[in-house]
Amino acid sequence: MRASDRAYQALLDEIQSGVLAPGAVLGEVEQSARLGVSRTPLREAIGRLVADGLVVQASPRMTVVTHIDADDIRALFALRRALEESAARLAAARVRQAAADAAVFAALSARFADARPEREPDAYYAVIADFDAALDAALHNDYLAAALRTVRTHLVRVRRLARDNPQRLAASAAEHRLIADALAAGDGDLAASATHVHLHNALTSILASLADAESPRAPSPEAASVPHRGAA
Amino acid sequence: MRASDRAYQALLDEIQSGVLAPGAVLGEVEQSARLGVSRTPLREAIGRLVADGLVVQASPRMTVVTHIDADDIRALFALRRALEESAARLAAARVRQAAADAAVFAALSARFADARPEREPDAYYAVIADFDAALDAALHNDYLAAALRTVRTHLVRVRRLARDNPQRLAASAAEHRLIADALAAGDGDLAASATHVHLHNALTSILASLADAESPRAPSPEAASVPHRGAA
DNA sequence: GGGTGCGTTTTTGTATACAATGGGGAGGGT
DNA sequence: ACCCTCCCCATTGTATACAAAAACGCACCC
Repeated sequence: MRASDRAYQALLDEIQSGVLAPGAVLGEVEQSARLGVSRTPLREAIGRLVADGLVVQASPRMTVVTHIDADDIRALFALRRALEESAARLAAARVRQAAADAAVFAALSARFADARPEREPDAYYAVIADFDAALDAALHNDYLAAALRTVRTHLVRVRRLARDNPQRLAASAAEHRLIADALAAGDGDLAASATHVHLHNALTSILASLADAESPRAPSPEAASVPHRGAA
Repeated sequence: MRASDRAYQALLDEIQSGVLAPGAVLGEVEQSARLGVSRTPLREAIGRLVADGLVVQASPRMTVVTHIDADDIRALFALRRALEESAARLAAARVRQAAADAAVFAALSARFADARPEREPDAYYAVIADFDAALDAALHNDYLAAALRTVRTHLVRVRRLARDNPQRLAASAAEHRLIADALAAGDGDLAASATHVHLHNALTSILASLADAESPRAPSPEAASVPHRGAA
């Protein structure tokens, strides 16, 4: 693996995980020394992060990790809605043409049905990643897939800012299942509407979680107060 | 201006104008010598072009200018529709909130009405550029604006592949005017529909022009046969 | 005669040295 | 005492030298 790739991956992980917080200054010498690469591949890595929008040149002499607030998240979701509703329609149209893809989404629907997101969130996120990959493959549209990739890159950081609660994850699984079913059936309108609903709920939950984190009267109210059926 | 910026701009211009045709190989030493910069800034420029999607690494050892065919154009327009319809709705919503923006789009509508695209195509394209800029400004959504910027970067090359004919330009001006009017009135549904219509017509025209160029029985039939009222 | 393996050569990837620019701090002047 | 200016230093931008890797060709062996 190239040094520039390692540097990019390392910085990407740290930004997405919050180790490098918004506003953190990325000096070339400092970061290159820390990551064990020279300045040349580090600059390439930072250039890619700038293209992704995760890092911005605050002054011609200082690159910092991009800030992200509630308005940014709303803006990001506006773009996400545009892209994913379109993607849903296109994928559904594709399924109607090539029935082979229908089985893929039917299988994903079953996996969403079986998922226990409140017990195994990581496994659930893996299913979502597979769903996204299946969607990209069904699209046959590199431009749209690239735009979706950028959005998802930002979403990782948003998800971390606003920790999902178990209720939301369970609802999210149900919503995803409906989208997958609609795609398997080739119903573009339903897939788009279900996507709209899902993104609305996801955004609402994230913004609520964010407002909660900013003025934490009780430490994460729902998680403690709501009696979610643990095992079953 | 930085050497890497100059290299990027030079390569971008050459790719968009067709001087560097799709499939052209971009060797680092060759290009850096030709553009009069060293390999370091040239690599940065190529990295940016890769991020834009104008250049792709065919093999780990060979970067080439991205190919673009009719299917790519259809895919690009699918993304463009998703983005611009969304942008139209968002901009209209913005106009309803802040009436100041209404004047901007009203002024643009007048400029589209006055434009004589068949006589001064460059001036007309300048109005379109201003319209795009006004749209971006009204959005207040950097993510969407960035996605639109990428699409427009590709569109420059598409426009060159398929030379617009005078009729199409005149129709395009009328369509743009309707979009601007709808935005000025804050009518998001109309703006989105008008955008849909405009993009459908633009895509149809481009694909026709492309098919025409591939099997050129007569050199650009319409341009010669249709008597377009020149002055007036 | 064909295939395989090694050597050469060209290309990219990385490191480092050098140049230039901008900012910050200190000192002096008003 | 406050502000302005100038100089030094830190940081980025560029060039070049070096290393590594892959492709090509050639020769030798099967």
